Amino acid sequence: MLKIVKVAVPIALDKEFDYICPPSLEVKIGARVLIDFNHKKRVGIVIGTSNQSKIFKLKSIIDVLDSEVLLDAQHLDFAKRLSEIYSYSQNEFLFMMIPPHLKKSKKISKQRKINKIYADVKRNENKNSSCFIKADSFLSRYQLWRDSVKEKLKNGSVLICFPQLTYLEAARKIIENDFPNQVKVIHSQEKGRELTSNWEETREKSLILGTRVAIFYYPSDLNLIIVEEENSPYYFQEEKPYHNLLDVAYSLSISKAVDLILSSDYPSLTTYKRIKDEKIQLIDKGGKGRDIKVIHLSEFTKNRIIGPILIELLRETIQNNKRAVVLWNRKGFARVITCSSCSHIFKCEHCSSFLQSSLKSEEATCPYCQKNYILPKICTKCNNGYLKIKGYGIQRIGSTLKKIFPEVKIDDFSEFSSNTQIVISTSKILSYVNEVKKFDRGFVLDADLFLNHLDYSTTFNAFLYLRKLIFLFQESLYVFTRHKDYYLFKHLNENWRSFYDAELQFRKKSQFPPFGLVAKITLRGKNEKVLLKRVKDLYNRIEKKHKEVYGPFEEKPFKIRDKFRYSIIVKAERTSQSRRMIKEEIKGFRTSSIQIAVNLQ
DNA sequence: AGCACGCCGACT
DNA sequence: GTCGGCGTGCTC
Repeated sequence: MLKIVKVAVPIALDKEFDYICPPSLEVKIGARVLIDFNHKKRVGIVIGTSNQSKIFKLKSIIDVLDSEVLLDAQHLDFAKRLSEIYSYSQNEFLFMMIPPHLKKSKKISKQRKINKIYADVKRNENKNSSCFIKADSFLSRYQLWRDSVKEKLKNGSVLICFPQLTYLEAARKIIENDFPNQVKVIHSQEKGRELTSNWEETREKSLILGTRVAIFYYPSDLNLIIVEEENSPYYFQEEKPYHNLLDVAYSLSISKAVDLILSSDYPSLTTYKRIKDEKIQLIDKGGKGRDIKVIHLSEFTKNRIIGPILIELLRETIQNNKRAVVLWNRKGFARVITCSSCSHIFKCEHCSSFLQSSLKSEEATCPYCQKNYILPKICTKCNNGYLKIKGYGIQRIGSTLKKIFPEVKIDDFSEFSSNTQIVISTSKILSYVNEVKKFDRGFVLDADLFLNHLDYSTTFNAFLYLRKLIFLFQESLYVFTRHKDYYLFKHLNENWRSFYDAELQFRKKSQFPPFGLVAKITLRGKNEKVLLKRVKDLYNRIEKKHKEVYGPFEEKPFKIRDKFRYSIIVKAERTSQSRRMIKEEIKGFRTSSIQIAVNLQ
């Protein structure tokens, strides 16, 4: 009797391919095989066996690459489950679970007995428990979950996720004190071979610290998942395959019946809803937090970023020998370079973006493709006007403040020192919380940039941003706004749950996540006309069956590296049918000149 | 996804 | 003429 194996190949197809396994070879489900696929040698993963096939002309496997399995049956099942949540195939998720290095036909150095552990895991029919630990600092949260780590490590592995590598490294020093020689790290900036050897070392009884990617590399004996700073925007992958670590971790904890600890200063909105639905237990050890001072800008000062109130507050801060941070979330010097005579705006050749000047005014850069340009002295369009700049980046804020306070030491965040009196920074300052000595006062100049009604999540993000910022300052945080009555500012200094309840109410009323499902489908291509026709076709196709479709919209920026981008947005019920519908509609819509991506939220 | 094949419009 | 960009179909 013939032995047939079903092989997953790393392509965006929900389909497996049958191959003959010659009697001389022995292969297990979850091991890699070398196959001839479409006249090319490729690495596949065996996901099933059979003794018959519907296909007549079957090829044989060239070689078996692993004598023990890399992924167990639960891994295969979880990849399948993810393919139902997101618009990507089981195959694509399976190949995210093994280090990229193993997609090449390298045989694995050490063989591990994952099968034996798997037998134990399968027996585990316990219900898992999930909790959210709310406390102000990493250290206080760590003390609350440290004992769980110790306990769960006795008979399995523990995975702790961090939003960024800098955060992970800072936490590692603390954790290593309590768990000497036990900590292993997995992150995406590691090179191929290193990642593979770390991956191999974390297959059993490991304490794994990882960034976003590590969730896919979980071992078979995983016993506890911890997501540190669970509300961080870094947990959302902004490119294909779009996913959110929080969703993945939550699904994994259920699928594998392991405990989940979410840990942060404030919960994400999805987590808060689960707390209210009693799916997640809330452990609230957070302090009230100091009040944020909201300063209303009058009509008179409206168009000035650096107005009299700010100047007066800064003057007072310096006089009292205190240190301040001025926060403005735009990089570079100026935002726009324009001609004084014909108002021509200088744009990148390959992107539909304005060029940004650095401090050296004869040079400019495209913020998207990083191409450098040497600017002419006189406008090349009208041969008449000279060039001038508009808009503020942090460098220009800094240079303006230096003119007002010539005797004060003012620096960019990238180069400040201990005697800097005023630091100008973007929100990036939050990534370095653990390294920064605290400042006295903070001034947020651009809070209104967050209050964009087109994007349903900006208000919530602004809340998290401001509440996080206050931990950096000994004394006070000032926020300048033109919309003091906006609900964000009304709830900013009350009990945190009052803002969360208001936000949930808004999301429920408009059926935004975490209530409804929002899908953004983006098409990319070099030919603008063909692309537009294509995106309109897709719009009509979905619109026929489904009423809530919006677009097509030009993405901002419209063109990057010579490729144009259009999006359509579908709002639907938060059900698996909706997810399936979207997946079905875009199926086969890809062509060789137009790429398609789906972002489900 | 990547690749071969075949169509069609631009242009030395 | 023919070169290259783009749609179509296929992969066990």
